[in-house]
Amino acid sequence: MLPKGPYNPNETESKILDFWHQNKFFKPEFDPRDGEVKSTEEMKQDDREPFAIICPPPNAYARPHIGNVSGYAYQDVFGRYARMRGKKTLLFPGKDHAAQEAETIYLRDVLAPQGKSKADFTREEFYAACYEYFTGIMLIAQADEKRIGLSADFDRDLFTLDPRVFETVMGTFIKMYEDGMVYKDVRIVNWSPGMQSVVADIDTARKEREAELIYIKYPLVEDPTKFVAVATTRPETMLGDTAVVVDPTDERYADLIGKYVKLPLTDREIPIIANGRVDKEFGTGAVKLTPAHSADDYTMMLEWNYKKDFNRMPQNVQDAREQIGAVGYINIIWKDLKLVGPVGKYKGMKVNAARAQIVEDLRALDLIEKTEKITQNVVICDRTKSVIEPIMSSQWFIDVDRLKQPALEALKAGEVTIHPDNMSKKLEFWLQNLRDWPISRSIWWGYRIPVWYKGEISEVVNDEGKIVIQIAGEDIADMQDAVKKGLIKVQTDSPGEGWLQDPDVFDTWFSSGQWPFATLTAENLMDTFYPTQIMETAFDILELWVARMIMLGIYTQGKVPFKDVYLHGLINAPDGQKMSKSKGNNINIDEIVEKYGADTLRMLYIVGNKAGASYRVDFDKLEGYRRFLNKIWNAAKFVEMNMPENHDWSEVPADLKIESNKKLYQHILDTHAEVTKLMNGFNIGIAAQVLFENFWHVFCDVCLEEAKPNLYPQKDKQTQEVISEPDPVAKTETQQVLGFALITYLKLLHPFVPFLTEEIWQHIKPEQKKESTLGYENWELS
RNA sequence: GGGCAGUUAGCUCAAUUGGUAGAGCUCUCCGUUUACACCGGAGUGGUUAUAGGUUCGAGUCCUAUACUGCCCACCA
Repeated sequence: MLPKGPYNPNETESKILDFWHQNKFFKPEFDPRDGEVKSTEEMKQDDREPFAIICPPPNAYARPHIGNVSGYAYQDVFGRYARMRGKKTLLFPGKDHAAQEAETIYLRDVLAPQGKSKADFTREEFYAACYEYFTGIMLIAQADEKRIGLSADFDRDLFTLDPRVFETVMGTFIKMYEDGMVYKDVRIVNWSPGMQSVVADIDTARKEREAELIYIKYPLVEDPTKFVAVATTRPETMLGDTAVVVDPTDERYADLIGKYVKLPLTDREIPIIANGRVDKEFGTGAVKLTPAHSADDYTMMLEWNYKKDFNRMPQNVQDAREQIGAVGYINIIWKDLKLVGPVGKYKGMKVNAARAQIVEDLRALDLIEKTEKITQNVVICDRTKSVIEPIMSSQWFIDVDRLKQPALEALKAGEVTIHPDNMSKKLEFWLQNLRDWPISRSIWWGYRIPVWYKGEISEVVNDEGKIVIQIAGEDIADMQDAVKKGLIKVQTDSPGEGWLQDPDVFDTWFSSGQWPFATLTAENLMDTFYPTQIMETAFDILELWVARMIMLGIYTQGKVPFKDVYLHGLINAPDGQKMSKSKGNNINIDEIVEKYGADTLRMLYIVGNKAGASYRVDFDKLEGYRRFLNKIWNAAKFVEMNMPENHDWSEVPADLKIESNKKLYQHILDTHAEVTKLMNGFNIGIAAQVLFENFWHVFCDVCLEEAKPNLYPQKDKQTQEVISEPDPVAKTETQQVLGFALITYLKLLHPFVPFLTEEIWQHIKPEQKKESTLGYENWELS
């Protein structure tokens, strides 16, 4: 019998959690047909259809807030639905080491308060300390995942740095190396002085700041009394200029394209070239080109050298290109923010000091036309907020051409479907514009790049401003050169005495991008579960993560890693702002779960929300869903108390005579059909809403009221005299339909509110279903 | 600058793909106390941001405009 009183989610949910996990219901090895946990081999052999979701691994560095865990509710709905439809279901949980961000947080929040830094550790000690610290956080995260009801196989919870993942991640890199897709090259990178590391474009942000725009006159070589003026906020970088750029259609400069100017303060002459990116309206319409210290300039250099769009260029530009040839770069700022290379007397000066000196020297030469104040967008490091210094540096890169084309084709061929579908355009656009992937990170927390050097590797800037790599003191021209000379080997283990491993680690997305097959490989489940069915994650990492999983999945396995991608929106704080620790509007799971229960929180995540749309925490809604749970609880009590002794709950009604019963029966059929259709179409927010409406306002408000006269005597309100007795035949039929309706509703509701429905099921389930969970009851009606 | 969303009741949001604009909360009135620390019934409240267009029919499709948000980007 269901207990009296209102529903108490907190007590019930912890009890149900124990019941689920102790019985190992969420392992695919659990076979509901005989209630036993089989061996993995037996599971692989059985004829149930496989269904797998690889759960997005949360970052190891911080406890997730209620926004972060919303995805688990969706993954769980898909997983439970699959189980009820007879599939052997695996929800694979994991945790991500989040290389760069995690290391930053560890240094800032753990070591710095103790007055320590990386310098106090060896690399191995530091790694071990991180591992221990993050393991603690990961256990809390796992508890939160369980608490929300995620029906994952937690015995398999896997960390991205687990030794069983190692081979997979390294193997992919080595395969790429053998396929000629890995290269070490010099190119412009975002140097973060705060991180003392190269950071990816995605880890940068922009900030407005006041700057002084300085107009510098560059004398023409053919007539030093004439000048081309350029406007810049960074005059010190002029020492690294290799050209002046103008718009190819700018009439003011048409005659000058192809001619040379004398670069002041140096003895160099640099050409005037053209590129459509230059804005005629800004400054003087002529730009100094410093490819080593400006990403824009670097791009323009490449475009000039590769003659991008030259068939559309005016003839004089094409002629100039033939005459001038390619332009190069000169790196004049180094990682310590001091000047290097061919900078004459400024060598060794700090950037700021050099800037002041150069402006002063230019003034002395009367080469400054004017200055003006402007606001500019400066690139900053997203994590440390320090201003990014673009420099040339040698980095490991992955050539993405061979990764992105198959991914684009798979998208086009419909091998992957994105929900909502408009996001696939975003993904396509991103893939098309993808540039080579810099994968090295100069940190310790992560997978160390499996490249070995025969001796010390270093990077220096020579007198021409070129980056030179040296291994064991020997200059290296390129990768092939180093391999040929026997100075580099790519393998996981040390080639022997005297070999030194590359100090950098992989970008965290390099390992998490392999997550669908890394997880399944670690558990030896590839044959059964790859490719998986659904990837459910937040829309904001569509490019960062989903795109990379698709590319790497196709590259290593020859198949897309999942068929459908469901993207949920972000959940914001009640004020509509993004939740973040720094704003102090973070909400932990406990705060909600203790008061309202996990089922209620799941309803908030799901009901009425559509894929890709963000929404906010709304306490009124939470209160509404809490009442809904109580409504279900009471409706179940009502049905149960009106059932005969030993009622057979698996009975399906037939040959109904009473009009109200026919109506209720039809209502159940309709609701089942509608919800099933919505679930299959990934409209789970609407499915949940339909259930909410139908259960409360049709089943409870109408059908149960209409059933009452068939169940017990009706009394006159005033006199309390019995005015009608129920017909015994009608009563039996009504009981039959009500029982069927309740069971069906419990099943339909179960993916959304698993705790409550399970609790009710445990009280009313038939004798022969002992020890069973509602989670494996057949979704279909008969 | 480019791309992608969004703009619907006082508030927060839906509308199952072109077919009578809905829910929750709020507010008003009535009723219930043998499922409901509450529940039920009725009601107030919307020219669906604006202006055009396509269509028998538009919140939904097209064009433009105005705001809001996110992403990308190169204004030195």
